[in-house]
Amino acid sequence: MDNPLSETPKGQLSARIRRDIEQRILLGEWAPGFRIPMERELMETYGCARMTVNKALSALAASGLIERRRKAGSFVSQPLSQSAVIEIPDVRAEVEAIGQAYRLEVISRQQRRSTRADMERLNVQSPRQVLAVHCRHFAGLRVHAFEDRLIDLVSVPDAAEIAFADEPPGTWLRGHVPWSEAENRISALNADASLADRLGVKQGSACLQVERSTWRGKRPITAVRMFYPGETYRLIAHFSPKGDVPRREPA
Amino acid sequence: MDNPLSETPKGQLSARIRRDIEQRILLGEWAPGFRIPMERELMETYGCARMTVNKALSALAASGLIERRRKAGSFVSQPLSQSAVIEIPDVRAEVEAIGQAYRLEVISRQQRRSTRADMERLNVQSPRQVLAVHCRHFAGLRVHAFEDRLIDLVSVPDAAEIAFADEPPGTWLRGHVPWSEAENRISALNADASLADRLGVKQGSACLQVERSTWRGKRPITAVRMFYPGETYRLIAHFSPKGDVPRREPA
DNA sequence: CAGTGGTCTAGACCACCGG
DNA sequence: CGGTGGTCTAGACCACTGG
Repeated sequence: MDNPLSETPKGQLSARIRRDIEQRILLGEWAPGFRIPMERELMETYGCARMTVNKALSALAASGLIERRRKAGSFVSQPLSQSAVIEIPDVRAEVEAIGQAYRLEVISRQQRRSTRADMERLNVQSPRQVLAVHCRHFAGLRVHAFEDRLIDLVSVPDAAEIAFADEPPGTWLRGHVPWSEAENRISALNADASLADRLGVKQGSACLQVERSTWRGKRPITAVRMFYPGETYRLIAHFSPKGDVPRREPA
Repeated sequence: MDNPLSETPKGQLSARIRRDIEQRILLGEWAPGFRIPMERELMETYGCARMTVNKALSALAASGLIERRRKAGSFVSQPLSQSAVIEIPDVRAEVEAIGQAYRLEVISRQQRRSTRADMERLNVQSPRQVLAVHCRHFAGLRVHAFEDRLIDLVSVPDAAEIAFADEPPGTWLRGHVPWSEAENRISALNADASLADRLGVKQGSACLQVERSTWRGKRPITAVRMFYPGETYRLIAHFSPKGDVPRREPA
């Protein structure tokens, strides 16, 4: 059968088309940069009207998974895209936005079989190879953040080859791995001796901790703990109800 | 002219219809609970096809501003709705979700002409009447959060009559005032003597501070500072790229 | 300049659910 | 049961832009 949709239709046609294409992208069949068949082809593939295909593709474009250009066609996004700039800030951009020179210092980088603690952080049951990276992000001479990251090498095998000498792990991941879900957990804590030393602050001073887990479908990609000196750092999120993108009024 | 859209069309028709309806709601012409004209009426009002109206209304429903029910019609949402439960948590629900008894204690409540500091917090230029509320949220016997809130009585005149004896200000506002934009600023700080006393923690212990400003259009509604004991509180946000609502896979 | 997406139309059928 | 929204169709014209 030509039609790649499941034989027992459930739900809206446009939603099923969307899921079908989404799966091809998330499972890697259609890699970043791949040119998606155009609407007039897909409408034959799925045997439906062009508006129906358009609805599916428009939704995918709105969610950032694909990018569309007239005349050129529709392309699978490079994972970086503009996705969720608010929720997952780029550390380097963050530092440079405040006019400071960015510098990355990798403290340690270790590939290992996951410990019990690692598996808990990644929320997985089975042992696997993981990459643990500790690094510091500098804004000028000041420490902007300390990062404690764990990468699932099953989901991201390419990471094993990356030294992260120049590009921060978070930036590299955003540029190479598409993600579908993430979770931030934010808390405050008093810096212990070790953390105080790493951040260059006094022991006991308040720090902001952002723990973030990222998944592609059900597979974990990475779990990271970012520590910021609390006095200076502010996590800012601008938003509208139900995830609306704030719209600018035409002048 | 019957057509309520601006005479010089700019942008997509469906988007202009959406903005037109959105304005009626945000400016209060169509109050919460109001039944919006049905699609077949609106399509005559705006002189366009039903699909075009449907696109506008679907977008409004997706953003939570209206609710739609077959046979019944489309209604302006009660502001509470499900809007942005992640970004603007309800304190009482938060406490009860962890199985604790919720209690609200209003420390002070003062209506006054805005001070210079008030105007800065609300980000307005002109003086106005404001309501300043300090209160504590208890989870059982423990202080869950200390709240320092400022309400713009120009935008929310009804608030002047509310004692907040039982319902927290944030909950009341969510249930009575529609908002279109908000911003969270998150940081960590060491509790000074005053804050430590209010939160029932040791002086110097790390606390999480969430500053939030809320607007309806360009008018400020409220500015609030919430302080949480950092060791226990965690602000959790689950999200997908570009504001997608996380979808559940059909089993 | 022609291929592609963006949008709209006029109509249709259906599912749902309130009266 | 019938009114309402939900969705899809088959087609059209247009705007943009890449080749």
